[in-house]
Amino acid sequence: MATAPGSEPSLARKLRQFEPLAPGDVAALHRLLAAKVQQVGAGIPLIEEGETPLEMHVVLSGWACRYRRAPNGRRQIVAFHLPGDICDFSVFLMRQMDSTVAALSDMRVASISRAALAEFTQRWPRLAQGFWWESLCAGSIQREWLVRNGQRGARERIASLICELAARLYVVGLADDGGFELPLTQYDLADACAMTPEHTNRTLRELRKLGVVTIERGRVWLDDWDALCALAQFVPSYLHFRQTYAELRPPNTQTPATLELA
Amino acid sequence: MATAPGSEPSLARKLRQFEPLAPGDVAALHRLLAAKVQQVGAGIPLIEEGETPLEMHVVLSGWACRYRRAPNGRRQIVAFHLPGDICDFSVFLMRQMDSTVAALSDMRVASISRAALAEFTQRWPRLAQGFWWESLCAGSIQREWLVRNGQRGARERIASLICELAARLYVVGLADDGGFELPLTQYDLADACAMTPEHTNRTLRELRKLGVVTIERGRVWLDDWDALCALAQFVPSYLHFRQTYAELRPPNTQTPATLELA
DNA sequence: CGTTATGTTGAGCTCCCTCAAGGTTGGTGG
DNA sequence: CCACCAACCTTGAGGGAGCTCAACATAACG
Repeated sequence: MATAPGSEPSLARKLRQFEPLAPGDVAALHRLLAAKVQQVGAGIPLIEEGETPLEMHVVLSGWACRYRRAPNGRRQIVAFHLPGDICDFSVFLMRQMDSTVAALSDMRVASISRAALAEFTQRWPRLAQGFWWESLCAGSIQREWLVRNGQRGARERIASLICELAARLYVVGLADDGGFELPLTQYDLADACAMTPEHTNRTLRELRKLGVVTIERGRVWLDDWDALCALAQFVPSYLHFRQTYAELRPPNTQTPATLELA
Repeated sequence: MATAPGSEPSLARKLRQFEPLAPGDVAALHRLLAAKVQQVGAGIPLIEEGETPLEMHVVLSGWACRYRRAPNGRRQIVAFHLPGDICDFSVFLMRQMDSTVAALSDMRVASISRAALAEFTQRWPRLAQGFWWESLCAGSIQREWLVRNGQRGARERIASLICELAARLYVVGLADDGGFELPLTQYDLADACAMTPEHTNRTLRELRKLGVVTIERGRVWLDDWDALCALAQFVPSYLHFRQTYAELRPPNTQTPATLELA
């Protein structure tokens, strides 16, 4: 699906949210990502908790999730890794992974060794800065998840997670005003939103009845993006995208206000 | 209280959890932190959401918290910054802060400009690595907060937060087997644990009645560290300290198992 | 075409929230 | 030194959002 060989990697599209890239940058990035590409089947872990990380990963296509298990065995998904996402830049400073990253769908992943990364960041400081920016954004998203799960009800949690995913996928060209592919089960959504699968199910039904969004296994239909954002009280500034809200939104809708994001 | 002029900064003590420091490193760190020191009164913000960060901060003494407000006005504290903590290494890549950092007690804070930091990391790569490690640890703690608030009940949340604070303070010499200073109101605890102040109050009472911990404004007494850890199911590996569990614990207790942490 | 994962629905319960009062503490000024 | 005020803490009663447990339905998949 995404990132056919020869096309521009999702990561390049995303880094443009931080700063413009020269053709040389894009080509260098392409070479870095093309050096070692792995196919990973749905459900397969990329890195497991307790392991010593030997490679940094960049998602080329498909989704992964990062999770930790609570002492009682319950799983908390702490992040989704979408195409263009870097899983743990600076991971080499860790002796042991503190969480597990596993594929949610079949994916293509670029694996980058410590040495290759060191050489690359030396040679391409602007891209290295972009990597750090990406990692800051991931941290900001992590904080937003804490706010979301801590301070909001079930409907709002699901709705605002969907808004986030739509916005993140949109900048890499994997969402449009109709919706996007969603390789998640209701169990996955539940574990991300800290809810039970049963209550997640009922909440999804509610959102559909409200006419704002239809969430099925495999696909999200954004039935009414404005209403969804309003319900979710989605304030996308935490994503730190350079684009305006208008540009982030589905192209055929009008923007109430043009917010400059940082 | 902590970090009297001339003594070793808390940050140096903490970085030893990552790797040994040479005397030259410590001296350089000391100079970096001593260049510009601010006194900040309790309640005063260091950086506010939406601002453009001009300086990086390192806590020398006192506590700060980082928080974001939910759309409904509720506050979620997403991190506590204790002595030795770096508030946002790599913050200069951000155009706008996505959260507010405010002093919880009177504090002393080192402010480091972009230029000073750039020069320092160039000159002292080992310490720069230590800074990155610190920032990774902060990310890991952030994830733990999500797991804690998402998957655990009120007693366990409070208990495991107290365990975390004890461990983090212990490595910088600000906690012993008796307990530690706690400059938090019950409202602060509530906003960190995503609970109401009322329920926090009742939970604190319960923990005291159980005889595991006494949490008052200003002070925590670790009445029974083993029982507290058991109740909290505290697994400190997410802190990525090099010390063993035995060394982290109050010195006069026996360790059931010696876990090598990473 | 069975088997396993996933989704759906219902009834009852509990943990935590809401709302509403007081009570206590510490600081400030008269 | 006392009166007062503003935080902060404490306690109670009632309600509700979301959990638990238990079926069953449906889809995915070999």
